[in-house]
Amino acid sequence: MVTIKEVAHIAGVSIATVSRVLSNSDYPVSQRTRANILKVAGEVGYSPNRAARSLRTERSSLIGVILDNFSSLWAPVIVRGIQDVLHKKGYLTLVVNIPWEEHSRADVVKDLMGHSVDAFVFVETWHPVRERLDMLNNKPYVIVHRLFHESDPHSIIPDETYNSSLVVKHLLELGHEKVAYIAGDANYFSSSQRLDAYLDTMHAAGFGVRDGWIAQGEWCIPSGYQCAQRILASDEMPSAIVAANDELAYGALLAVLDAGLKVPDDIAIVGYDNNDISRISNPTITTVSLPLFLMGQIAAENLLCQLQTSDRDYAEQLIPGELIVRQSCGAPEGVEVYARDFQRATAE
Amino acid sequence: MVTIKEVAHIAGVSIATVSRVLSNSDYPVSQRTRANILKVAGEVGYSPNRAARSLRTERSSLIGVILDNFSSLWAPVIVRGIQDVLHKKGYLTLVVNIPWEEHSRADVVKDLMGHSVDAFVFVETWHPVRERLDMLNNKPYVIVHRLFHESDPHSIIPDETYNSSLVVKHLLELGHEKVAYIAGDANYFSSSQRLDAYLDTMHAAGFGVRDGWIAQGEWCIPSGYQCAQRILASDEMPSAIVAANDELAYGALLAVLDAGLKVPDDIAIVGYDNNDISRISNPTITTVSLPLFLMGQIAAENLLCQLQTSDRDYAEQLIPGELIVRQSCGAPEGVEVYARDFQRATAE
DNA sequence: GTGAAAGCGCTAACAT
DNA sequence: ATGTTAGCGCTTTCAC
Repeated sequence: MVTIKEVAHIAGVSIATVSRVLSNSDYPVSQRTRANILKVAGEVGYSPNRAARSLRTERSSLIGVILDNFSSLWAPVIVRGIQDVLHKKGYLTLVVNIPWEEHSRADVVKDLMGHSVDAFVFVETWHPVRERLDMLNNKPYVIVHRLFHESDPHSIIPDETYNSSLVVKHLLELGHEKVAYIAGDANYFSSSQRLDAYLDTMHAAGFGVRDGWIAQGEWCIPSGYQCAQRILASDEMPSAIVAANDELAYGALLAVLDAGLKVPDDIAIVGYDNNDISRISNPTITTVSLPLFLMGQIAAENLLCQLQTSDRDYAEQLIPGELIVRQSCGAPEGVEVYARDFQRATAE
Repeated sequence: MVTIKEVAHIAGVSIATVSRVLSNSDYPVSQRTRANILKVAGEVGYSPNRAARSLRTERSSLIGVILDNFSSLWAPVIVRGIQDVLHKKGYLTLVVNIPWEEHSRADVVKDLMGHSVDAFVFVETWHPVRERLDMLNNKPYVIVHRLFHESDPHSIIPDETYNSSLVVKHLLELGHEKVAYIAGDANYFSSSQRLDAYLDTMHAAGFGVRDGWIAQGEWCIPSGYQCAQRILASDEMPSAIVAANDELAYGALLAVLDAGLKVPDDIAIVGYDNNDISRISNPTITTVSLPLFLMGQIAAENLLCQLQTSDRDYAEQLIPGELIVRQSCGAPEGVEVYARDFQRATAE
């Protein structure tokens, strides 16, 4: 690797001047020498030795990204959004996966500290805020798409309340009055947020909700199947089911079809997350898509802002999702979308 | 951050001795001082400054991971496998996403060079080998799950031929003799490998293949739909269709169902990749799963081996996949698996 | 078995 | 506007 010294030698200037130009310092250097140095650096293929720079400046252009499950439905897209912004500014990311069970979280942070990362991004992590702060040495951080309870002014999260009301309102607009709900795992804060949004939206519209219409599920297809069976067995059948995510919705769909009913004609079903499941099931499932890439971008912008200004009074940012109308809700536009996506004639 | 100097001071020894202990040098240090230094380092929470170490040793404990699409179906799991091995050995990964279109590949590698990465992993990349080597400065590298043509002794890739023959043989064992094929995008080397394996397996079993039974597709659902329609319109209907991936298989499934036929009763269908699609479609699709996590692990082990021995004569490693029997092929065990997975009574 | 000291490439404080 | 130089934390050669 070619060093600053060689560039200086070839350009016929001191290494200090070269450093000033090549490290984007705002120190004044004449246009002529600057241009010359840039030219020489380009010709010899100079690339700064980050270790040396980092040792000197205590900054590394490295951002630590810590997540619970790298291969989740959300993490990869969020990370792409983060990188999209960060790479353009010359930062690289050290992405480290820490499963929930693992006790080595502090070690990982310490390790990243050893690499002098400039800041941290936590994706889908649940680590209590206080525990985290101790380890962070006052470095900037941001939390994206977190799970669980505590609120944190540094977080960028989906607006669960708004998103959940989106699908419920959609059903109400389609004329449904008896809407049932399948909730997600009770441990998750988002479960109760989504459930509450459903209840509030129903009440605000003046519609009651029967006890038998609310089933406690566990985020997966079999659970959706069982919950729907319970709902179907209630005193008064609902005309629609809102599920807390697409897997539950798909399970519910299977149960409704197995019961000999038609979707959406007899019962409409909507989900949440815009999984592949919702795009592929038959009928396709109306759902809410989360702007994951955008959330990653916002997180990174937020971080860059902290890095530049050290101004630390941020507020939790709630990001709205988007209603994706497909077949399972019975809205006319959903059927057209389906036919277009699959280049397939619509049934009958 | 606490430095080696402080540890030395507290332990009452020189920094050289501390370095010998804490950098796992094989230089002899007495058991007593070694234990003491370790104890002190633990107490004060010492973590080495990687920049300083890297500047001195020209090694960084950083591995560059370059991939085309971070949020593909395969990449995240492969990266997890890579990290699973590498993290345990004290390496961290710099994961960089470079879309195919981008022209900045050389820059990215140079950038990673600047960070003194010790080695490279290329995931799903197609960069011609020769172009790549020039930029790599003789650093170790490995290629996982690559696409496109050239062979490379440093690559760990699925055994397309074996995997593809797996599904075809499965159909033959179930008694099928007229098996059609929907191929993937012609640009992909894996497409022709899978197609060839199908042809070879059919011929080896003594069965002919009609022209109308082979359709050229493009890796997506609509393409599978159209290809299946073409196959259904051929002179003699096949009793089974092998698709080059699960999306094509799912498209084919839709077409067969739309044609009023039953799957697997009238026509069996099998896919490839073990997507969520294949797990969720109705009927579920028999397919081949790729051991992506394992491939990542093997790639990392391979890299560690290169890093330690500088012994560079490796051979391309072909990794076999596993047949996943579900409903769409008509095998009896597939139906049982389906019922168990969905906790749902099997239809009639 | 241990210590002293040089120096990796760079930035920034201090000259000029 | 440019040059000189100290020193970031670490490893390693050399001396003892």
